[in-house]
Amino acid sequence: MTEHTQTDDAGTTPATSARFSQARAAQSMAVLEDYAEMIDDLTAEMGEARITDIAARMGVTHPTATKAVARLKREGLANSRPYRGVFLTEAGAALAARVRARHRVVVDLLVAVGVPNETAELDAEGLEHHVSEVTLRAFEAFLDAARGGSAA
Amino acid sequence: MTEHTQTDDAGTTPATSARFSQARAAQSMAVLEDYAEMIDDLTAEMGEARITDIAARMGVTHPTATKAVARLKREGLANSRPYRGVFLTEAGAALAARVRARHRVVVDLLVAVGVPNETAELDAEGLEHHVSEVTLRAFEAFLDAARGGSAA
DNA sequence: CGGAATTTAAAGCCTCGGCTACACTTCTGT
DNA sequence: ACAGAAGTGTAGCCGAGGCTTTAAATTCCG
Repeated sequence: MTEHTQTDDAGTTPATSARFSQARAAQSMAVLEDYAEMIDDLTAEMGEARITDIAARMGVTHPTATKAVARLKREGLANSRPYRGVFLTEAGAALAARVRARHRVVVDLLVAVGVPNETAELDAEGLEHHVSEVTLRAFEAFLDAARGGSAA
Repeated sequence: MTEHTQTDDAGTTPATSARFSQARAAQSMAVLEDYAEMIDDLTAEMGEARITDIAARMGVTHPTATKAVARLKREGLANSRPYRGVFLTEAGAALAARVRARHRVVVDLLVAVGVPNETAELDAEGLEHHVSEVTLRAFEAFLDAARGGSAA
């Protein structure tokens, strides 16, 4: 059944390793995405995102959150003033919006196929970062069809 | 100390750190799962899993593969003799089997909701590690219903 | 205004998962 | 049988992402 290892030679790079590489890269982006979305949330809710709040919500310590924000800034996704909270750049806000939309779609899809709500929320947190554009659109189409086709 | 953010996580509170912690933990397990499955594949195909082959398939260098195997051994999932191949323990083989089965289900689910086959395979590689037991069973049930309900 | 509390930053340490470089063992071909 | 090739192991480095501790800065309140 498992036909994903068709190359038995020891030199070329089969599609196999490429897949793992891609998964690795996606995982590398995951944390940034989470932080961006979190900052967006906090900004919307409280007017600004403070390191302390970010850390609390992410379940990490302040220094860890600071480091993450530093990376965000390095990537041009956010900027911050000394004691004045963290703000997303245009790019960061766009990323957050994309992440949030994707998250919702993933949760909806999970629920649509019968996953309990809480589980869907929980799993989506890990899943969403690995959902490609193509898959995301497929999810949307499926949800659309399910709602429009048989719904009520 | 400051308990101001985790007052109610039942429904509307946007973020509970537990979710992220879980996602982080799952991610930590992902590599081990991939290696276990890979070793299982290689053992089945070639009689033994050699470091070089593992490395080649995973798309990493041998030292990296060696490190991963060391971790596998530490976790009681594999064992190896100095210049011999790597073998999975009972636990490791069980893990590999579980991972493979889950991969299959995830791919099938993706395809069932309209994701193109190749994309499904690609995305599943990243997704599968974050699919909880509950979600996995929901997937199976959905697939079962879809097959039983509309096909032979 | 001045001190306490809060918040941020900085430094040091850990694990994990990559890498290169180099050493050593095993295998193999002449 | 031995030398070289191939494979394996080890050491050391890096970046990411965690942590704790310590220090500094800011804000707030008496």
